[in-house]
Amino acid sequence: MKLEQAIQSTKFKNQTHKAGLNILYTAWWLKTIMSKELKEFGLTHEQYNVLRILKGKFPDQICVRDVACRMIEKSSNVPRIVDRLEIKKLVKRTTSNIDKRETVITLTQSGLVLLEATTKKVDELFERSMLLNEHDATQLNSLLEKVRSTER
Amino acid sequence: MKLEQAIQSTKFKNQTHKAGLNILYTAWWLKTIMSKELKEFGLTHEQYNVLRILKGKFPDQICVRDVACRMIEKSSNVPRIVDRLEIKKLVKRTTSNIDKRETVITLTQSGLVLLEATTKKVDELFERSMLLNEHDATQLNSLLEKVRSTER
DNA sequence: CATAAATACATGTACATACACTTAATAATT
DNA sequence: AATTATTAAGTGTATGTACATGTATTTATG
Repeated sequence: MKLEQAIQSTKFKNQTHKAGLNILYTAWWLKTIMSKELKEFGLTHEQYNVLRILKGKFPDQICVRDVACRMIEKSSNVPRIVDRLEIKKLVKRTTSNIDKRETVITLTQSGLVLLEATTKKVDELFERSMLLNEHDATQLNSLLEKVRSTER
Repeated sequence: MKLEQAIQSTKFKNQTHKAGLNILYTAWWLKTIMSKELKEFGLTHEQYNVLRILKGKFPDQICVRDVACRMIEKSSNVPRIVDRLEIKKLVKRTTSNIDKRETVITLTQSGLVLLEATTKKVDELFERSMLLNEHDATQLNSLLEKVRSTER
């Protein structure tokens, strides 16, 4: 679906303005199809993101701050997301011995199992939903970096 | 900033997978800088979006359903966003005469004035933040449409 | 060494999303 | 025409964002 059709507007100041809206819309679209898949596993997009980050360090522990700075959405409230993962017994939370201010988090066995099943499905979803060849994808990545070139 | 740096990961399955994360991260970045600007005017991203849609039809009225289907994020809860705009007296809400199920919304005079000042600032922000030339922007738009080509 | 500054996490609040459900009004069907 | 189905908006709930504030712990400084 064309952006014009999706948001029922054709009034863009220029191609750059349109690209801004297009990025926002495409991100919403991506999140939506992912969330639909994740729902089957009782996970939200953000909970999945946290679990993936923990997996990246497994079986090492990782503190809340380090999870936060790896999140895609930097303003995520990690303690609260971890609350929900803890209730579902997918992660374990303990106070660090080295620095008692820190809370360190690890995947539980069931968290690991769930994550692996979920990741498989999500990866398959990506495969069949985003039909980009490697060349186009590389170019897209380079253009997105250019969009953010003013990032401080 | 490179994506790898932003989310402190270099493990992407392929360029397409990276593109997915890149779109999500870039959308978050865009929303963040926009929200910072909008805050000066006491508006959220979504409230601004609704006001823009109303402006597009001004001085005609537009019903909640029509606003909703023009939103970038389709799952937006428009009645609730309109609640907040109404409290701030930026919009007026009345029941339609033609179809009493419908609520029609219009910009108030102060809503119009605020929107015009805000739009000017937001457009300037886009100008100085997204340094893409028209050619790159056009290509980016075409690649994003390609990303969503499986959209039903 | 005692105090101030900084850090890590938790928590509170307003707003938003995602989605289910309710209610009122209109359209469709028998 | 009466009943049923559909539609539009509003409302409830769990979760998340964005941001401010609180609290305990560690680091820095006089």
